[in-house]
Amino acid sequence: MRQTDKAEERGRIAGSDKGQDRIAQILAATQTILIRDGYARLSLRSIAGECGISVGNLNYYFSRKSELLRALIDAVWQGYVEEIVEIRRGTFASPLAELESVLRFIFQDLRTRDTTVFFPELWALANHEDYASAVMDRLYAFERGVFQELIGQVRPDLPGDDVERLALHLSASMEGHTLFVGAGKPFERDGKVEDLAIRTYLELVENYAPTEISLGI
Amino acid sequence: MRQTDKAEERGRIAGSDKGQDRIAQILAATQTILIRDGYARLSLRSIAGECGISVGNLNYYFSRKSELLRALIDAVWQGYVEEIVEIRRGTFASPLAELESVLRFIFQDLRTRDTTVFFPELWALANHEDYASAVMDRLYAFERGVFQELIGQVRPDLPGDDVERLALHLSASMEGHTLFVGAGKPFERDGKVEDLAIRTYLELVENYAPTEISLGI
DNA sequence: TGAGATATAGGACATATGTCCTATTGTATA
DNA sequence: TATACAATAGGACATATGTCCTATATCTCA
Repeated sequence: MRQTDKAEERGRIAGSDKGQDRIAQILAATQTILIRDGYARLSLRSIAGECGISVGNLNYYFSRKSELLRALIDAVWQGYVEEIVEIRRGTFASPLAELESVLRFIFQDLRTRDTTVFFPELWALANHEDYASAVMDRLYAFERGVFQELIGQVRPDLPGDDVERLALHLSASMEGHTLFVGAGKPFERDGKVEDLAIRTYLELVENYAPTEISLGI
Repeated sequence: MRQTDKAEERGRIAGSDKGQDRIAQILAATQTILIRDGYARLSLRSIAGECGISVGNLNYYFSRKSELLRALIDAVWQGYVEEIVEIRRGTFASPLAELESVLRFIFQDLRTRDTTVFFPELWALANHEDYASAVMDRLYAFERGVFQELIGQVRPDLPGDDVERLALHLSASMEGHTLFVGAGKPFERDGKVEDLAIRTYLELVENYAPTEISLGI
């Protein structure tokens, strides 16, 4: 095997179960600190401290901080995709009902404290870190793909361009709510904003008129 | 005068025009670095270098990095508010037309490179910096206030709660598009996403039914 | 049980950073 | 012009950080 030939490319080793657990613990600790204290306070020492291990040991698993970041981003993206795939395993009365379920899941997710705080950090990271940017792109491309598939089923009459645009709008609009209805925000209230948003999305998908109808301007 | 009695509260001094110019230059440089290199690389030395001054001199105007951040955030928030106020100085055929103008301005703004990159940084900052959080709250409260006023004029029949919810939804939904249609994103294309979004918002405001009408679930 | 792989600790080191202090230059006004 | 204030440079300093190295400890399995 000799995974360690090139120290630079070695990354995590994790030969044993113990190592795998450590890696999971390190990633969880990294996420905890990122959410609790922010990127500015995310140091190898703070991560090691959160895990109760030494910096040297942390360095054994992730020889570069950037590797750790990558692994964390990968884990988040994988988890997100898996959850949506899981949702879609259910049976639904109609494509529209399935779309609503997916939308509700995403809304529910972005109201958790983890997502409310973590995703803005990722967006900022993606501004200047190529890897974060690439993964965010992939994540939202996946989300849009799901929307496109379902919108296409609800509206087989629509041209592909319109379906794509609708999917992008839904994705963007949903994501924006992270900043306002997330955990700790004063607008969670009774979930009526969520209802309003999702109702609007579903009606848009059902009634969207493909041609550019003048608004009477 | 003796503004310098308490060094801790002194902050910027800016007695003369020269000082005011310097402060403006420092804030611009800070914003430039934040946008170009990200928060992680925003140091007093990098800012001083961007301005072509010494760290000691920078320290003369802002004795704490946090003060500098505050001043920058204040400047951004003021600029944003002033621009919207300016837009509303125009004359409009109807409240709906005015709403459309404001929405189009915001959309146009979030497609500039500055906003596309800078605002996600601010959102992340607001996660862990109280002052950034407070200013963001104020900024979006102002935006919602404008929306509420205009929506109330378009739809005098709606209860206040519904107007508030609509305004929040519009604000959140618009903001989310920053991540997707902003500068450098592959979705700017022909501005059709913007048209779709704004058309959707306007139709929502016009046709929103206050009571919870079942979707036939 | 013993050898080889895995895991862990502790510290060294160069570098970066925020803050502070002092000395010097520039400027406006009395 | 003299004087007080404003602006600037340069460096000191303690601390924090990423990375690297070496010495042990722990585990696995032949």
